[in-house]
Amino acid sequence: MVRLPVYQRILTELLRSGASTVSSEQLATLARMNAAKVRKDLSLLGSFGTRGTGYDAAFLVSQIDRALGVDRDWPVVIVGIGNLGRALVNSEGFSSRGFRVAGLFDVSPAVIGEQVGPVTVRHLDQLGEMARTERPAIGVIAAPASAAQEVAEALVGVGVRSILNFAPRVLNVPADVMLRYVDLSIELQVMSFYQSRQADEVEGDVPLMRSVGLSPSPEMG
Amino acid sequence: MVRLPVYQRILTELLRSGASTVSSEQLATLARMNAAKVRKDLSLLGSFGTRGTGYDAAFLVSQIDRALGVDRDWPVVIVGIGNLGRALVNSEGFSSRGFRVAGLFDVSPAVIGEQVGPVTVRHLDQLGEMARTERPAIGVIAAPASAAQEVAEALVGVGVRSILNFAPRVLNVPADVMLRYVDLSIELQVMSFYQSRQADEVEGDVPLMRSVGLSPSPEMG
DNA sequence: TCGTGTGAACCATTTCACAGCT
DNA sequence: AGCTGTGAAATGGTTCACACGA
Repeated sequence: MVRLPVYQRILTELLRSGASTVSSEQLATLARMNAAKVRKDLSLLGSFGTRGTGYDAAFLVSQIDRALGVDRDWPVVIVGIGNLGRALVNSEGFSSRGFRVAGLFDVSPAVIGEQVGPVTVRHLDQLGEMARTERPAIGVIAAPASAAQEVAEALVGVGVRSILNFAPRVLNVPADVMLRYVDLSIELQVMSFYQSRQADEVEGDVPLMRSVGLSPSPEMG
Repeated sequence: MVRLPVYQRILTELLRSGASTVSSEQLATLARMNAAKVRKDLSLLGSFGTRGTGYDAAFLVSQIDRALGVDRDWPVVIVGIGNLGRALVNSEGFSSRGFRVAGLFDVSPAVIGEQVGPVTVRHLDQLGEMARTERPAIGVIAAPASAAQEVAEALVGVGVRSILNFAPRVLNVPADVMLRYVDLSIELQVMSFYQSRQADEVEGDVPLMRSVGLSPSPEMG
């Protein structure tokens, strides 16, 4: 379920601020959604709420981790070590929660050999060699759009079955490879779409939408 | 509608490769979705398909631009000029399609005064001054999580009504401010969720999901 | 009494299927 | 003949409302 990471983020913050128990109502408010929806979502994981009290926040986090498969080890390789690649390596959630930066690749001599975060950048040609021992599960494309297809093929070639593509380019991969796109300009366009709508509204009209919560991407298949 | 940017990306690539006309079936295949859905979506913009032929790709792009409000000028400010902020400034879609990087802000003396892309980085304190003349529509938070709330308040304070937050932190803003989160670790978690599911499947079972298309974020309100 | 868990009602979106235009 | 545009059916997801346990 696509909303679990959202709950988890909120739970983590609640724990940090000292809460130990949490109600569906609180969660719903923070995620800007309906309490019944939260309860439905959480009940799919099992019934660990206590009636009259709420949920044990720490336990809930561990259950969501399990459901997300984040209690396993997920070696991640990142291809393209420019500003974006570096930002990803350093980003908090990327090297935690089961995800492990197992390899960094590029083709530019200027960055090969450089130490970025905990890992040394290698040439893309060495991907196959690395994959034989590490079996990376997830590949991240942070390369320029013009190289993205080629990188995707290299990843698929070494057995990567999940690809997260940051390059603004539609990619072709076999149907059994999971492919998700993160596109920063799409996010901007979505914002401008809703903001135009607001601007176009006649005064007194009910707004189409005022805000959205923590929003992960949906499946679109 | 949240799928329009997806069509647009595909149309742009089709145009680049010389196509001038496109059918709902082609679009659907490339977006990994159903042709009827594509036609429904496009028919909401008006009826510019030609029966027996398909859609004029270039005209469709212009219509989608209009619907997305991308034919207007959207001044964007980015706060936090680390690797992520730089990646955003340089990213293709960010400084095109109506979006204009109108200001870059940070608090670190190390980067203030530096020229990044077309703009010079200023101190966050100067945001208000800049906002009086430029009226930025969209604010992007690329600052560390610990500063995110403060930055959000600064943005709201100068009249920004749409915020795109890259920091892994739940933010508090007035209800009439549109807030979207982009969280790279959430994307990873979604992938690991589906990949765990695949791994857990009994052999011969029908897969829960094989792949997803270009997936922008949904509204979650 | 408070808050979960869940059938049932409700609403939105997706898909089907086909009439109608080119 | 090919492909759009769109009612109508099917599906999936959300919200309501309330019984039940703490």
